[in-house]
Amino acid sequence: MKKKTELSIETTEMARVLKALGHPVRLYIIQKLSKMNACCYSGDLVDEIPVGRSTLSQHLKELKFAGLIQGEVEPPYIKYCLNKGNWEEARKMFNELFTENEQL
Amino acid sequence: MKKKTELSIETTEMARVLKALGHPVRLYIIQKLSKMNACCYSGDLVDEIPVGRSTLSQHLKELKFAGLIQGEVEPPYIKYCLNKGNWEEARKMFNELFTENEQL
DNA sequence: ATATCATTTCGTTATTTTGCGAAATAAAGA
DNA sequence: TCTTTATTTCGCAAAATAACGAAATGATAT
Repeated sequence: MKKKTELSIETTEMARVLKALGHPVRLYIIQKLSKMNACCYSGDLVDEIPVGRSTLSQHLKELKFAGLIQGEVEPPYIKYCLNKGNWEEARKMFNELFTENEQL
Repeated sequence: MKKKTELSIETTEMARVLKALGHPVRLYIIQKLSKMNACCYSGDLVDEIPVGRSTLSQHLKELKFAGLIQGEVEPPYIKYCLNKGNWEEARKMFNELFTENEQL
């Protein structure tokens, strides 16, 4: 078959999530939020991660855009937490990726 | 603490794998190999994926570099299969990422 | 030796990503 | 009002990525 199908929305969407996770700084943040089941502040992170404030802010923005985290304004801080719903979605996608089955 | 620790090797390495998966074409290939528990040829893929031969070749190279697949020369073809060992490693890493626990 | 076949490498171009510091914002305190 | 504090946005430069077609490779068949 010489179909040249478009790649499915599901694959494209999952790749987007994987891409968002595919940077050490962003993965570190997600690991922290996931493992500790906690939230954190940009100011905490900047002391732990070897990157400047504005750069960190960019990464947070990307994670937010990918739907993996959400920010709650708590002046003068912003509290970042996992987006639980989307995180659960991601977990399911990953599970499926690692589960063999006959159809595609 | 104003430590600015280096990010761990584990996090950096896992980010590398995620990054390799974070492109629709590469993810499609891995999905196919994983779900069908099969191998495939570049020539098959080029008919299914909307991308040129040389571009596809580049993506295969990246997946190989990331350790996710391996190519077996079968002239005039090259048979690409999942690198089972590393794939299992990845599965474990992902599982851990989605598992809450207190320490970091 | 030459032609064919699947695939890769090369050279190039366009786009995206990463990172930084300076300036902007937004809220609260003096 | 003028600071201070936490964070983001802006503007920029450097590096990485993605994509392509043309040329190269390596193996086989004529």
